[in-house]
Amino acid sequence: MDPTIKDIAKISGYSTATVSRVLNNPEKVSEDTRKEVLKVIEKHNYKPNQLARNFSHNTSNNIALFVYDLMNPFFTKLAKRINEIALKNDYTLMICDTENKKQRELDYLNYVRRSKFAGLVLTEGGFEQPVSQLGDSCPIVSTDRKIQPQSQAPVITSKNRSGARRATEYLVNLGHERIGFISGPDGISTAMDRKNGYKDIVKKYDLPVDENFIYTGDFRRKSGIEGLEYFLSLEKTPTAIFCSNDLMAKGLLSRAFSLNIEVPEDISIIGFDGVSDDLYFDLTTVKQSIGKLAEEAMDSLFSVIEEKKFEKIKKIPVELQVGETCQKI
Amino acid sequence: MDPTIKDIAKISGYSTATVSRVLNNPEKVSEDTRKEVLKVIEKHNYKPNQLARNFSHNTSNNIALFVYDLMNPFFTKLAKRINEIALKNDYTLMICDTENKKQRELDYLNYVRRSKFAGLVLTEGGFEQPVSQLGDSCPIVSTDRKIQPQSQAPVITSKNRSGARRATEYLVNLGHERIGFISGPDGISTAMDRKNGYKDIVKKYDLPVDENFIYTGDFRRKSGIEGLEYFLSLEKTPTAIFCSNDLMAKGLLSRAFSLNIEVPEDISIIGFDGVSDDLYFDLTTVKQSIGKLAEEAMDSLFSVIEEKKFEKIKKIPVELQVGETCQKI
DNA sequence: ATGAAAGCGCTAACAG
DNA sequence: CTGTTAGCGCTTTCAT
Repeated sequence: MDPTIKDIAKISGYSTATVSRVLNNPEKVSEDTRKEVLKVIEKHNYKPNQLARNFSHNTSNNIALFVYDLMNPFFTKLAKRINEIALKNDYTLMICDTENKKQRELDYLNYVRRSKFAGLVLTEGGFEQPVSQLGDSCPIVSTDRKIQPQSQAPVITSKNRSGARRATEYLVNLGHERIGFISGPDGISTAMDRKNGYKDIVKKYDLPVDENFIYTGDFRRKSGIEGLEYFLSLEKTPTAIFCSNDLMAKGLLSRAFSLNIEVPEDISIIGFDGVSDDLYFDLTTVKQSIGKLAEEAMDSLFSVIEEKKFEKIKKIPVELQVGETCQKI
Repeated sequence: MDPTIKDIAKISGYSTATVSRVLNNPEKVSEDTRKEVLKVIEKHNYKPNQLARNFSHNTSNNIALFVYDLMNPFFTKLAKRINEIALKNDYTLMICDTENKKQRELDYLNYVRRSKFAGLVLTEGGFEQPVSQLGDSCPIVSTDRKIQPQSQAPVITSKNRSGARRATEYLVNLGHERIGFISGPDGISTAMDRKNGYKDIVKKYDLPVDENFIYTGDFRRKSGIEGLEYFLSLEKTPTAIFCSNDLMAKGLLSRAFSLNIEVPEDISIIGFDGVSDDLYFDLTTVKQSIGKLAEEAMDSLFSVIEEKKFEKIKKIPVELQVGETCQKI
């Protein structure tokens, strides 16, 4: 049986309050006492019961991260980075993989509430209302997901729209005019932002494309495959395709490969995210700084937790990473 | 402020004990009472405080999963599947990404202990002793990781050795003799098992290879790249390479691609895991059943938690998945 | 079937 | 600087 604080108190001859102070406010205890108590703690390998601590404080030291697909390397990387930061700050991270299931999300939100999580990091996802159910019972920060406007939670987001503009314009500068776009799902703000960035450039240069040049996918690999097939079925096929995330670009590339379509000779491809280091050739893509995103998000979250002030919205720059999947036309 | 059980008791006119029973042992409460209490609970949107509950029980409903690299899709998939099972059984999962850092592992173990986790699922990892530090304070099940022999914890593992034999023999049957092997790190039992399976076949057919045909990697992508480069530097290069996991196979394939080495025309490649669905061509590989692994692991864990009996060791079959990266010679 | 009350381990307000 | 003590919200034993 693990020793409790009472045991340590009894053995060391001090009160539980003193033992507690040794652990939490060592400066309030005399040097000698501290040493004595610590010796007893060591000797009996005493570890404070975290459950009791949490209960006593009525908050846990847990932070939740909501993602809708942990298999997406963007989220995996984000999770890893956020976990690191959480640990460094004596928090612990629970990854809540909603798998885009509303019930799952609700269950998790409930759990976060009932377990008095210290904080919650949202990422883009399909559902809006559920979060509001949390009320203000838990500090929230949102990365990429625009939550309801009246919410006071800070939002950290990459410059999706300007990144998409940059990518599209890059293709234009290479001489492309018939540029296809594979979008993420409607209703997800990053998807919309990127689509709008694309449209901005279409308009700016008055490109000869219409709505048929936009294929709406779901940010998964398979959408890239289907997207390519769709574009190939058009009468006038595009000379370049901008995939609004890397996963779809990967799907598309693999399909192109199996169809013996050469990239970039036959068609130029550009992605978004910058998480695909496992490709056979360098994907040209718009790279998000996941590290920066994570840091700023956690920074903001800690500010909310500690009730310090914070910026309502932070935009993280993105950068065009030129690979080998686009060429002049 | 969230209502507590006391509030509900007061409002409904019953005692806290009754309210508690309504929630936890409804059968011990009369129908009428139950309905009344439930109505009050509904009305005030009462959610039992999980921290108090945990504290009262002196266990949390958390299960920990230790992995050393969440970016490895094998672990990501395993984590997803285990998470699902945990949730279905009213547990919650915390993924502990040790990143192969000893201190990280120690910290997590400590946390698991202090927080009275309901259970712990281990996967292969570099360190042995740390776990023992837990003592018997928490039910453990191990997938793939052989923990110290005196441990009573159940071990769930794929048939690594016979899978590796199968793969190697497959290459032999295709006419290959100079078969290279890229191993995982020494000290990891799955890596050793696979290596031994390879060696079994080398011996069985008396293949003309020596220790130089074994390159020791670390299960990461980069090892595959380096492995290929190593083998190409040999005087007599192999006609086939068996990579002991898919990630390394992917690395190798991408390097081959950029070196204009044709697979399988120039060299046959086979992997292990069966998690690479995002390749440009089908990797021939030994497929582990991650679903089965997860299910059996959780099954065993629940048995330990509930102090039911369990099998000490379960071996999960693997299956050769023939793709397009091997050919007759 | 229901209630009273003790107790889980720790923290923190208060007193000295 | 240190001790006493009251609670945190829920579960559970023991009465009734």
